[in-house]
Amino acid sequence: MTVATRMSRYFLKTLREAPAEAELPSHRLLLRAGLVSPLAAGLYSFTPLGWRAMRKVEELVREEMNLAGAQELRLPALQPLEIWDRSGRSEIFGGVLLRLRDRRERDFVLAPTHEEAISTLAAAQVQSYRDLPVTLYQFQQKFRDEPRPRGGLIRLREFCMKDAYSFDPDWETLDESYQAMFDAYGRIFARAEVPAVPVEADSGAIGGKDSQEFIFLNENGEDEVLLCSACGYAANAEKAVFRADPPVEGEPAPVERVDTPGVTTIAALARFLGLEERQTAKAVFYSADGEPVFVTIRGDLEVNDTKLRNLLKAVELEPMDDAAVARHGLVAGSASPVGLEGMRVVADVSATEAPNLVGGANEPDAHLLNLNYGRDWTAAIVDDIALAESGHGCPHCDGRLEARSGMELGHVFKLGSMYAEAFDIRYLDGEGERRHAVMGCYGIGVDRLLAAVLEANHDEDGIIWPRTLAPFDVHVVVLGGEQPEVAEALGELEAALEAAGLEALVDDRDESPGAKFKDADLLGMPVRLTVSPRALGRGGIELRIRDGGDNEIVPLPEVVERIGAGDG
RNA sequence: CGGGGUGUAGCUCAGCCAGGUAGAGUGCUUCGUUCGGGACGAAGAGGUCCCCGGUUCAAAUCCGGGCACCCCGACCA
Repeated sequence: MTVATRMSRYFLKTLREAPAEAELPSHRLLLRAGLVSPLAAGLYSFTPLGWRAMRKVEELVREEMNLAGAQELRLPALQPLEIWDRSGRSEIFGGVLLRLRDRRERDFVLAPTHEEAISTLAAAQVQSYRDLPVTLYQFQQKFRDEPRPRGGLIRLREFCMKDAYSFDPDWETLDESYQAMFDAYGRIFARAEVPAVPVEADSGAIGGKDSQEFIFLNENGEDEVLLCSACGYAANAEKAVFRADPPVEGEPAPVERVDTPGVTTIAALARFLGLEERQTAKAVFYSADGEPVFVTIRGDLEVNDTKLRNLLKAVELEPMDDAAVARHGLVAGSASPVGLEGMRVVADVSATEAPNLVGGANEPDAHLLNLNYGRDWTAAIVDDIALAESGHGCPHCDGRLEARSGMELGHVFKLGSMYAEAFDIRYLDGEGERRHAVMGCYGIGVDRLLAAVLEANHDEDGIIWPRTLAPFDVHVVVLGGEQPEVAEALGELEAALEAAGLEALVDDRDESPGAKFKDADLLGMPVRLTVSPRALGRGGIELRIRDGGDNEIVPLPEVVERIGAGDG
């Protein structure tokens, strides 16, 4: 049985103005509607109303996980550092991993994710092919020592994640488990009324192969994705491939040195020589886990740090600092791999396929014309390390890519057997052969999803909750509550709502009508019912749909039916 | 970790440049009037002016150091 919640007794404060620190719409609404309250950077308390909203989001995700055949369980947030050393990720996560010690000086972490814990569990339980496939999930607080928490619930240091892990006997059945999760994610975001698109993604520190992110396209997002409107290609900028402009063709010509006084940038070089930027070779210096790396790429393109990092299998990749540049005798602004010794050279394919590029002479104020790969310079590694940008050609069709910012709400990927090997998750197959399980993992940030729901569903007056996620089904505004006929009607209304299983927030406060209506708009329940002498005089209860309906008088006995009919 | 900004009442902010009794709006309490889109009047409560140190007869204000929060970047399953 539900009991109507009285606002006069409810632990809730709305704010007329949002605190100055909030800039994003979701952040402002969370604070103004009193759903959360800050404790420290990246840490928020949820009020009863905010917690109801979180529970609704969680329940929606739980429903779809269960429908997809996943089984809910619970793993510890506090974990021994040992399992992180075992997977090698204590190093990969680095400073993001929150470490602590117990009273016996043993090392622990507050887990940022749960592959290690689930793998330990699976290793103990999975024995036979009859135990597979299985998909397990949980809702759990994750802890990350983020360098910069931001945007309210967008990037937190402690947050709730739904993380699921699938265990399959082989890659073929993993495809099915993966697809089931992928489909469930599509339904979750559709029901949450958040338009999220799947894009190809980098699998990052967690490792693995195929990986897709569900991105909510939103200008406040911190991820960049590239989209092709012609064929539907969509990828995270970290991962995106593209069709570069073709090189300027020509027969290899002899190398020629030219004086280029004061020319240190690609733009200036092209202008100085009257060439296009794609006729130049750009040099970029990196330090990969301390090792110097010389990177060269065609002048009109930029280096994709993520692709480079993955290619080098580096944990830490950063631009080489000035001291190291000098130490290695590099001439910034006039560097090229010609005659370079003492460090690894990595080249983007663009620089190796184009003939007669202009590159640095490795001395100030001079460049070399007509450099050709193989003849004048070589590289230890040649691969695609170019960054896709708006306007580049789509890799799959004649279209052009468009860059958009977005928020990563969910991530699904095929891990393979790396954790199964590290934690020894093996099963006996039908032929009596012992084999490693093949894993997938699937995450959704619940707090961030809540923020996205608000980003996607609000107007200038406040929140417009999707029906499935509204903390309450109905917001009842009581005016003139001290009058007997109003009190009587309210009692009947509450009884009817309760009998129908509808949860109601009843504004019985001693406030002016205007203040109550403003708060109702701000809090944003899908249906507002006004019980007042005026409405009763017109024959019933006033009904208003939050998402843009007109006011309408509905006879009291019909109210529940009207709400159930699903207006709005 | 680099760059920028902000710390004064629960919230939004003024006061700081030019040192001298700590302010406004809103919110909160009480009383009265009001009662359909953040009503009106009156009275009231509410402050470590982020912290520490310095200069000065005197510091919210000037100087030095620190901390916190926000934004951009770096970083980030």
